Amino acid sequence: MAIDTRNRILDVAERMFGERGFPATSLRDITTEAGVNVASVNYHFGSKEALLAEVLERRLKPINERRLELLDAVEARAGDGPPELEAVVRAFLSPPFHSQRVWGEKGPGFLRLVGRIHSETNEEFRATFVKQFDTVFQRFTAALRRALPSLDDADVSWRMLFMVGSMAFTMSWGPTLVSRESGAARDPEDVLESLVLYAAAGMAAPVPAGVSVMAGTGHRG
Amino acid sequence: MAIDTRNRILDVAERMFGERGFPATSLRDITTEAGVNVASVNYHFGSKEALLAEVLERRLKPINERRLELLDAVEARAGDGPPELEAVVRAFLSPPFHSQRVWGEKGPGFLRLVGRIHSETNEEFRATFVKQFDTVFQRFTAALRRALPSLDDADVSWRMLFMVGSMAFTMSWGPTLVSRESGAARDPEDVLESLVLYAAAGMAAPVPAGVSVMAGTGHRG
DNA sequence: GTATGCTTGAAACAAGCGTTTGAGCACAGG
DNA sequence: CCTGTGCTCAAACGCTTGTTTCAAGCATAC
Repeated sequence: MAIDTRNRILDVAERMFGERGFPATSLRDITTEAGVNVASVNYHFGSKEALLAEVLERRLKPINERRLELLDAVEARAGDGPPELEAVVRAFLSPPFHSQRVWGEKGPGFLRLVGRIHSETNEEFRATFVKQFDTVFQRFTAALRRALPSLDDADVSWRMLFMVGSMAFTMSWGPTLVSRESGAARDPEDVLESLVLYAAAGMAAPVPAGVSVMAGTGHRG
Repeated sequence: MAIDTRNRILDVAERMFGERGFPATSLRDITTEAGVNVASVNYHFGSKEALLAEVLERRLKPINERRLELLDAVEARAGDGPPELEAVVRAFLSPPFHSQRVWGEKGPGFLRLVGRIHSETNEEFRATFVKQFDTVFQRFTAALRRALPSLDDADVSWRMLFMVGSMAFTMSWGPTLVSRESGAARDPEDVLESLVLYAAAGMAAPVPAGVSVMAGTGHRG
């Protein structure tokens, strides 16, 4: 069956790219484990890189759609007033945590891959990848600006970067470190909760006068 | 000159591993750009993986030493009382930002590499790598527990993970995103300041009752 | 029944990989 | 002068990589 072969390749590729990284995973590793022929990758996807793109899109699309759905609900609830900060943060962070297979027994799954895209692919691939986030990024930036009126654009952008970093790194290293520490929380739902609180508090941190460089008013002494 | 060859290899390897990743960088890429022979890598370092280890240690050792120095100063200043949270966070975050070449024109340099170790190397290599952080991790965990008495061990561990994630991700993606956004801050010193405030606020976030799983008291839902 | 179009199979392709080899160089001490 | 040591070099090693080729399989349509 054609669609069967396709999906088997996608599943195995997702797991292996996540575990070993994109360049370190060979097509033969994938096709052997998937029980299909090497040539089928190039037949169904065109190239190894195109396979990676499809692996990413398959998971990222529903995640980003869900993010926008949740944000819609938060903004509808807020009416004309500013949306609730923690709710906005949660709308952004929870979908990847709830995506299946993200936090399985074997490891963090495909989300580990996302944090690595930047370094393991060439620039033109990255450009098409980042495009998938454009809408999400713009919508959440706008919502956060309304929730945090004291911050300017640059502040919000940087803090979003910090938030995404916490998320990606947690997905990547969390399972490894958790197994080393005996007492740490294991339930991903609890980790998500901790992360939401952490990120919301960080987002709401005060802005010291003179540090923001937007206006070009001052420079640290 | 022997030591010259060694250093030239280390410099180029650091940059290329940082830019393209470890598996995606070939020894011939490195040696060609460094103007040395391919065999010299195996002569001076033993293997490609050993070269990576040396690249990392060369930068990480002074950074972690500096972190402990700064933490010593913070704790000395605090005397018997709890250390100041923001000062502890700053002691952890500032050394990599001040390390040379981290934030150069060409990109984030070697720190980008750190965030990738987990995915681009095998498990036994990671084990020796994580060991370099053992002391730092323990010292800062203890200091943060004193600064934040309402948090338990698990909370502190997770929030440290969040903090490290923000840092690593910022080092990795920051320069790329900064160049895309016209208005965002460019000065790494300002970014560090934003990050310190964000992380300190996140660290100090409240702990909701019932989420912490250490005591096993309750479960959400 | 034969033809058509989609999918698989084993095999081969050139290219690149990390590593090893052994000759050759420069310079030290005896 | 010879010898030993530290280093560099071009060349080759065996192996794996992503990709291509082309024959074979197999369903559906005429």
